Amino acid sequence: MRIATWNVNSMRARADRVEAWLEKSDVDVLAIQETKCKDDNFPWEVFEHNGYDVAHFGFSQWNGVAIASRVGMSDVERTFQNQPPFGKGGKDPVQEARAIGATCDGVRIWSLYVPNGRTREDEHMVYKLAWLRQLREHAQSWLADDPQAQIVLAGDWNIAPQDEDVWDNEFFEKNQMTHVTEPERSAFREFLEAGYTDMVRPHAEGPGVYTYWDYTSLRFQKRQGMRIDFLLGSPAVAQRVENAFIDKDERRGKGASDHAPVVVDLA
DNA sequence: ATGGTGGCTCTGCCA
Repeated sequence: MRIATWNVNSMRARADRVEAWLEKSDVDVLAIQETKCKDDNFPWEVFEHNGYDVAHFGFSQWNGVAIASRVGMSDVERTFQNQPPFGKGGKDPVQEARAIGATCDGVRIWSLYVPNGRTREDEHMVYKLAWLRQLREHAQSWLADDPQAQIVLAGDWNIAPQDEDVWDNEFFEKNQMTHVTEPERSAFREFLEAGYTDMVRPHAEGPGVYTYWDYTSLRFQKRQGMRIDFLLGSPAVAQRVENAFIDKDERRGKGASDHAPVVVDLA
């Protein structure tokens, strides 16, 4: 069973790219982030033409997550329980379209778009950490309920867990940038401590191994990336991993997303 | 050359 996660940065702008990748990648389940659309203008046919069921969750041009599967899909869930809401500057807080879950061939898969944080002092950073804490508490309880549960937490985590996961950690510190701070890294580590495993790292060791390259400053051309997209597996899934890789070729050329797909093969 | 991109959209905001 091949599972992948991909922040496509607009499903409409990327429809042709995603369709071509579905045709060549042999992926069974694809977790998608940043669809940047609502159901009304989601390109359903991209998936239907290729034999995939797809569930989408999006309200607007912001965020948006989806799961596509050609091995069946049941128990679709939009937002996780008690997912913290966000409302900038006193606006009514709302639960954003950042999490969708589905069971595909016995594996509970979540497509997650973790809040960015924006700056170290921004209220969005407080939101990011609360969001992660709430998700982690649930992820922990799912395993407490059933230690044999097959769970994959896949998505854009907007965290670089180690210094080697960014092209120059000193640059990030000097410029007070997000994704590398101790509270963010600690929030990520708590998922590992709860029993989840980064299923890709053993098959794609750093340094210099990334999943995202900023459009600005032509970071891809300069080989200056970040590893921020992860598939974390519960013990029952992690023991099934046969191979994993980052499809960096997909970041090349005109019309690429700023993220590459990340792929895991399970026995 | 002290900037560089891209995708939405109430051409500003978000990443």
